[in-house]
Amino acid sequence: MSSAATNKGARTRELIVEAGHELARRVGLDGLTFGTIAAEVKMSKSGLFAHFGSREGFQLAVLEHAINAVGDAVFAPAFAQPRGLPRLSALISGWLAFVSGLDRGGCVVLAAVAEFDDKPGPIRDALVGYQHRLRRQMERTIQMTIDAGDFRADADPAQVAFEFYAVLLALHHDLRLFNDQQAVARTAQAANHVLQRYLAEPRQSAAIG
Amino acid sequence: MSSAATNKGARTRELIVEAGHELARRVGLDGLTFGTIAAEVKMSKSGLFAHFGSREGFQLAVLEHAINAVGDAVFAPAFAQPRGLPRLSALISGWLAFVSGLDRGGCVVLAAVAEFDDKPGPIRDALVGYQHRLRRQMERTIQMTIDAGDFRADADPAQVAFEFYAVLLALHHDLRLFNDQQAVARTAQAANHVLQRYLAEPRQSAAIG
DNA sequence: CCTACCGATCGGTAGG
DNA sequence: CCTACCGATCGGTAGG
Repeated sequence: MSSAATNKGARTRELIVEAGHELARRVGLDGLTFGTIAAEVKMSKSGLFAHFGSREGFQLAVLEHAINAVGDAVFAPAFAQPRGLPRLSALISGWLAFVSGLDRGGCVVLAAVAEFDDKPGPIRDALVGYQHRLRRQMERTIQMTIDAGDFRADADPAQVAFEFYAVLLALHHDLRLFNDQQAVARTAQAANHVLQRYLAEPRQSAAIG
Repeated sequence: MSSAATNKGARTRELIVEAGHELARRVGLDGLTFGTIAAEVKMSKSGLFAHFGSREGFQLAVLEHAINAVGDAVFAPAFAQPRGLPRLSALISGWLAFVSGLDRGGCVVLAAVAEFDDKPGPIRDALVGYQHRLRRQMERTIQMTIDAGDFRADADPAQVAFEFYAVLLALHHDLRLFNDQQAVARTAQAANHVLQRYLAEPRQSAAIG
């Protein structure tokens, strides 16, 4: 019975976090207030305090949820691919598809970076930690592509990761601001340009699309 | 005397806008409130309403000021260079230096894009308009580089502009979030990679640094 | 450009 | 999880 109560509480909490994630996609992590969320999930504000302790605690929970969404949609499928070029191009393709498929708002994590890059505190710390891990994971994937002989031996994984990340960032920018679907094709082409530059044996067919 | 009064009012207005720009660099355009600005410039809130009519009017004035700052620091010097590769590399170099030199906060325009990309209204409209003009100006500069014979004839100006813009976006991201000065060198290298790809006659020396 | 105010909403707490 | 609050701050207005 204690377990049932715990499960119910956990389920309610998850519903609140999901509603917060949806709202944050439109108003940003810093635009979340207990007032709006309370109306959304038909609870009192103080009920939310009972779950999260503070607004910042709620924002951290929503951020973690947003981070997991990217992991589930992009990184998990890519890491099911064999090491080397297959995994790397799956990662970039999957990420491109994820950003392209966002509707009713953008990526909460990317938006939060812009919101919190000048606001010291736990949320900024969480973002810095996550983005560092993400970049390191890209770099490891790229190193494996070098080790597999698919990429040139003199490629710098940090440089390559930066160049891929840049392209994805620009895709999100153009898609959100211009609502321009051409950005998807441009991103695929730009990503293939990066790929071509580092391939040990340049090939004709595009690997990312 | 009417002119003196107008000048004084205009000067005061400019001081308020500059204070707003400085504050927006740290809290974002949407983080501006009349309360904080009033304390900063030692005026009453209602004094600010007299100048700008509404908070949104104030935000638009600050945004225009931030846009002009980029124009003065980056575009004006670049357009003093001769058409073709000199102008294009001056544009990218100057932009890179501008973003690298931002302290006490980031670029208000870039931050505002993330804040307002999902908030319809005059501020978003102003941002979309500006970013469209900026991209078109890049595209014209690239087209001139093609016409001058410096870039390959089959280069697509919109694609090239997208790839350069992506790199600058990633520089801002890494500098603000990681405070990692290595990002400057990585950006220069990434920009040179883009350049190399489109040069009619690839050369050894880097044009952007 | 000011004082003096408005209703609404903010994050958070007391006590249950 | 609730009702009933708190002080602070929000954007904005009246009237000068």
